[in-house]
Amino acid sequence: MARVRSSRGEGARLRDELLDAAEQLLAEHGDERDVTIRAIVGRAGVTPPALYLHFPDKQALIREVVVRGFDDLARTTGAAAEAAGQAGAVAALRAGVLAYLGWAERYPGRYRALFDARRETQLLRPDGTGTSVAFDGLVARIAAVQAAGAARAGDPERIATLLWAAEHGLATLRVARDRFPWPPPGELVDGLLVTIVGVAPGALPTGAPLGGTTPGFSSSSAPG
Amino acid sequence: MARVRSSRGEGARLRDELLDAAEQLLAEHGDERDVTIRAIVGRAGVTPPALYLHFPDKQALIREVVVRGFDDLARTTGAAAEAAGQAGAVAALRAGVLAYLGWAERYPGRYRALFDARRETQLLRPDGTGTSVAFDGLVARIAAVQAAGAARAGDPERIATLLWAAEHGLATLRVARDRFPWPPPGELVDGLLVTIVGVAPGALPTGAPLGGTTPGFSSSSAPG
DNA sequence: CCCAGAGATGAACAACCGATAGGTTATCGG
DNA sequence: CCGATAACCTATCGGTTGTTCATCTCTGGG
Repeated sequence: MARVRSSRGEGARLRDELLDAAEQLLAEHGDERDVTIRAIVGRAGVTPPALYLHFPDKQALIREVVVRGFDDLARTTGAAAEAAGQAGAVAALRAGVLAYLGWAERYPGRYRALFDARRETQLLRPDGTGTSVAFDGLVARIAAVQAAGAARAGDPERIATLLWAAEHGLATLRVARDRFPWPPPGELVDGLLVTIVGVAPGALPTGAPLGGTTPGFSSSSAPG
Repeated sequence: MARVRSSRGEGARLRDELLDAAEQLLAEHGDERDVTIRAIVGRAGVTPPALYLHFPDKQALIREVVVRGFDDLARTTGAAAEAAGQAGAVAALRAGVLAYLGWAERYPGRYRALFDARRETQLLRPDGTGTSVAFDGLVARIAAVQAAGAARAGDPERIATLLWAAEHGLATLRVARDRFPWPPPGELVDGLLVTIVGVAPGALPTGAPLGGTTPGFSSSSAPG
């Protein structure tokens, strides 16, 4: 890994390169355990001590990678929802959820790291209140669907909580149980929108039916 | 950890004790990484080589612990559903889901281990077909609710998939995001039954309202 | 041209991991 | 009571982890 030494005053450039390297490793391997100091610095073309010029310890670096991940996820889902917004509130909500699942499937390792328990400090946004832009966005999109009269009534925040849990469950289970005969993401999301949010099936962009005849449904291990 | 040496022919007793020790460690610490060979044998009151008399390597032991965990989870939820079955199909379904969430909250480390991705071989039941008793049980309970006319129609397996994902999401998020103002489990489960399964709110054992006025709902990080 | 200092390194530390070779102790049939 | 052997231990191996100390190298301002 040939690397040109940073010129004077640009030592901080390595900092970003290390974060990029860690992010890539996390994205490639599915396991945070494989993101080791030596793997990070090796990819960045540097030796271990150089890392400690920019981070007090590994934990600090990982934490920053996780923060980056949250930003990327929120930005991705928000952009998808906004892009689809012209087709209506339902399409926007649907696009956001679909983008969420897509991100989690594209970067399983990163997604896992974001929601790993036993993470020392819980991630709270730096604005102090502890409010999540992403969650609030989801609430707003649900409220918009309700306001458009395209879904049944109900507390948007409560519904957002259930929807979030469901999409998180799908996001993690789809990679952890890849032998389970999962329906296509689009159908799953449609199912969530119809069942949890109470969108009328006809109001979906696809006009997809629910509980249709999807054959071959029985396998793998363990719910109750 | 004083331990009496097993008498002749009862050497296999240690095998169970090691499994118990590993299970306890997994239950106490939230992390599979803390369940080390030395920690296991230390708790069992023996030294590392003794473990290799009963397991070829660590992986084999952990796998067996995971299988045990699946059995325990399935048995717990099944028993809860059956016990509540006298109060009707809805009560049975509700009790099963609630027991699922309860188990996951009581043993976060074990639950995490069960659904950990990057587990070498996917857990398939030894009966060959790959069918999960637990998932089939959930499907059956949903079908029973539908047959009783207490829920809207729809493919039970599709609905079970969504419900499973949602309860898995809640199970993991509730421990990973303990600063999030989660509503009580009972209300969450009621929400799932009403929204996903389509149970009429009045048909719930609690007769709980949905989308009620649960105040103080806004915080923490990251859905989309 | 030179040298202060930013940028990065070589080598090693202690701690821990899973696993093994070979020896020790207690048991129980005969 | 003896000796075969099941049950278990002592000691250690090779490897990996995060981290640090002392040192080197290159850059650029004066």
